[in-house]
Amino acid sequence: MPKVTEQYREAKRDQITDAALRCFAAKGFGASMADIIAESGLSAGAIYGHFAGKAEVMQAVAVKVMGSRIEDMQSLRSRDRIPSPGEVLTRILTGLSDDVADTGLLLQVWGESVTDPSIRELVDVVFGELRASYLQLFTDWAKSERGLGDAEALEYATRLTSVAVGLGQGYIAQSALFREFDGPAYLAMARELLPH
Amino acid sequence: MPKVTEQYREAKRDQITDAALRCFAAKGFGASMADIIAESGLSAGAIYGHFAGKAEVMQAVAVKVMGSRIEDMQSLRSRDRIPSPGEVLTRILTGLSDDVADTGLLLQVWGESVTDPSIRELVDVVFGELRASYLQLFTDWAKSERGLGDAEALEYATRLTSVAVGLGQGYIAQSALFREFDGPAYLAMARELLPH
DNA sequence: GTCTATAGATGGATAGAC
DNA sequence: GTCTATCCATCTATAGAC
Repeated sequence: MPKVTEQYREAKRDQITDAALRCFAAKGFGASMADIIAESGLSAGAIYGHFAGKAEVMQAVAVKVMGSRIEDMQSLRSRDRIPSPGEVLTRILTGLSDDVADTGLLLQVWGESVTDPSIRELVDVVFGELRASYLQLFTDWAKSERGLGDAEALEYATRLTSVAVGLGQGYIAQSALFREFDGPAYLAMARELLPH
Repeated sequence: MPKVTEQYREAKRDQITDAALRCFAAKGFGASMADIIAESGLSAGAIYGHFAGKAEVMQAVAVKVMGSRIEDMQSLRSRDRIPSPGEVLTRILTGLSDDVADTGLLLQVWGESVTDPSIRELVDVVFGELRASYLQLFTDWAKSERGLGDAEALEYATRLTSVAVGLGQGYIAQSALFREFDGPAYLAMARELLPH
């Protein structure tokens, strides 16, 4: 199994998922394999050589769309200063807005996860990561900035996490659903409400 | 156009949309007309006698799912005492939890609205109503409980509305996506953060 | 590995009897 | 209005040449 071939496979899968992502963004997950074939400039045979079927393509796209969020989180964890909850939320959602094209697709992924077990599993993993990251950051902050003990800090951070995640989900929903959504204003108000 | 016939049509459409709702909840909007036909106990001909096609059935289901939220809002507006923002949110989401089966479908409706213009329009209308109701309640509250002037109260309520709507969307997303979601804890923390 | 062509299955919608 | 039977379009996936 030569190394060049491995890289090639990776690149080819990327080319296909990129095309699929554009199709899904435009037509939803109902987009056909023919759409993806046309958009990718490849052929049916080429695609089925790299993916077992449409379901696998959908999952790969969902991984790509939600995976970037995990990277954002990890970069936040490895910082020197301890950010406040408001700062954490701002950082995450600002990073999200940079590849803003994603928000509609994120909503579609959530919706699809309700009935598709493999997508559901993926969403579970991503939100699990997200919650864990929030929890750790908030716990650290509660201890160092509020002087809480370990147990109290964890308890407080737990309660805060679900609401912070919810504020993020609300931001994503509104930036996808409301044409005139004012992201910065939302973030400013959220920071005002969150402890800072 | 006799009155009985009108009622009959209404009842028949209800019977069909109820069956469709169960199908969509189980299989998503990808559920086939055959599924809906089987679930409703009717036949293809009967259904196409009441709906122009699958798109119209989908829209009718979406109206039903999101329409209940509007009723909740209106009942809140016609109260004697002015509720605080935290109370408003609690009331809305508690009412939502009562027909809790909806939350997954709501997520599907949002996702579908990204690519389906007719669903999108419906979502716009419902959230428009929702935002307007929040805005009015919050403005009244800011004036009477915080002593703000008309302009300031409106400005404050506007900023608060988008975040409150976001908290609600987060609640809906999490109750659909997280198996172990603790709704009451979420609401308690949200109320703690919102002005009260 | 990739192409073209097509098989095989499914789904939305309609026709015509009752 | 409702039923059964069916047409026709569309879609996923594969077969076989290169």
